[in-house]
Amino acid sequence: MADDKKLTTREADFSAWYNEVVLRAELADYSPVRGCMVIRPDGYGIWERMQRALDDMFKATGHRNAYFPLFIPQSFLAKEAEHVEGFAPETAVVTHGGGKELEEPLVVRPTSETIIYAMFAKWVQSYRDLPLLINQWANVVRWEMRTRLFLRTLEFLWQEGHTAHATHDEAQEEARKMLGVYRTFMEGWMAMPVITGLKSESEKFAGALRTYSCEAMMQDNKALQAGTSHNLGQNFAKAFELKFQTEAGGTDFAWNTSWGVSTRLVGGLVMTHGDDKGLRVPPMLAPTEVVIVPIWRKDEERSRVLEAAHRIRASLLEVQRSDRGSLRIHIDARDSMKPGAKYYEWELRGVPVRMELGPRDIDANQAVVVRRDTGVKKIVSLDALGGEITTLLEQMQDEMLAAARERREAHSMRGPITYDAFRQVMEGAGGFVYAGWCGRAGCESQIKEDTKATIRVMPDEEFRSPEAPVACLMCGQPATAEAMWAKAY
RNA sequence: CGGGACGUAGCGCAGUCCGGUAGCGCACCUGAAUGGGGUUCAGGGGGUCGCGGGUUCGAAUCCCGCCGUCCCGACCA
Repeated sequence: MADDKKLTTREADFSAWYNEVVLRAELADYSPVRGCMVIRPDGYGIWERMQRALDDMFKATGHRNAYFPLFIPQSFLAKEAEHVEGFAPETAVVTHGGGKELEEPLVVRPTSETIIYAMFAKWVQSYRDLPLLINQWANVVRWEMRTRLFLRTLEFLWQEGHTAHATHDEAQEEARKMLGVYRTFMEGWMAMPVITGLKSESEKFAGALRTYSCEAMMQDNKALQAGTSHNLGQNFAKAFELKFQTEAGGTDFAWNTSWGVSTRLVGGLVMTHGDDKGLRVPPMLAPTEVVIVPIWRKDEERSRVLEAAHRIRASLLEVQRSDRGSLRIHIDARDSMKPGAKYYEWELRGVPVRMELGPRDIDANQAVVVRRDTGVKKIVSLDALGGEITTLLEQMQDEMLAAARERREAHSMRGPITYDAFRQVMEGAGGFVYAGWCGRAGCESQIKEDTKATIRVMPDEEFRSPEAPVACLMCGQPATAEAMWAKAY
């Protein structure tokens, strides 16, 4: 029955829609282990492209990849007081090995600060060894109570950068720089606009001096923390004796930063760009940018059309694109499906451009080119195909970002707002609300209790309102900062 | 850990109230026709009804216990 094939609409039930898209587009599946997710080839293909792009950006900023152990002695976590308090409740702990009870339990890493800075302490002697710029691609485990595909799973894949510097300012600059790298990636590759800024004390990373974050708005108007970057100060250096000899001859503790993004980004991509037909993948991240659907009735047409399709693909592969490599094109030559069924499938999977190619097109030296984001069809001469398609892909990349940004701004509120009005917003459609904050944790927690909204960030200057808020949203006392409030994932 | 719902074929479900030996749609296999937006027809394969116990001539159905999953809260990338 045709109706069974339709997706749940986003408007009706965003969560159900999200789960259905992830499962039906074959990005991921539930595993036999509760809370753990299996990432299927289609989902991993997107993650792989994300990885490659990020890794190139890390290399370009001087970072090198390394790998550290999965197991962390329990005592390591305990060395930094706030850190253990933050992470201990959600760790998985190995108590037995080789059939015997271990003398000291091993924690499966929830994050690797402790084990990495223990090693840094061995590697750093002098200021000449600094800065030390390391990145690790790894899996981590956090024993969450409730899980959600890609967004919150017990085990997840991520990268975690860890650096050591000689001065506070240098570490601070690093933390800010990597936040910028994340923003460039999220906006430039994912077409997902973000608000950057500083986390409040209560929301910052356990053990950090300051936490910065990229916050994106999903289509249900909730915020997704898409990436974080921490200035760890000397907290971990002191805990792990990460000391170095200064240029002046004395000794000092190093200054650390850490920063990470995870497979959560794949979920963010789905929730930013998906529509009622399924996924929409921005061209930069699409494992397949163009799918050619050949159309035929008879056998002689079939061979003629397929031959043309291969010829077109070969010519498109020749097209030079300065920084994007050659076009990624797939020909869907399956005999078992009608063209219409193929269209629906590729739309569900989010391939940016579909090319329909039938005998009539070939006779007319043309193809029908359809964009996934807007659904607009265009008849293109085969002679102009290379230029048309590369231009179209670039245009789609830009327009998807612009559309997402426009959507976010349409659901953002600035300027004076009463607490009652704020509560109504949060109980209703939600969105990002920029308002004053007195800086006290009491007001922050009260608002969270009332509305479930939290301070996502104190926005960086470019995101701040033209008129700085004068009063705290909650208590009305003078505001010390502008805070961006939203419900979050 | 509190509140709610559910567990029947690979997936989605009906059947449970009122007990009689398991069914529908999709998917899958075979054949034929079809083919520019989810093809049609015919035939076919596949289930110890979550697990354990009890009641009964007889249990998917009633009773007891356990396990698991999902959703809503508290916690979090």
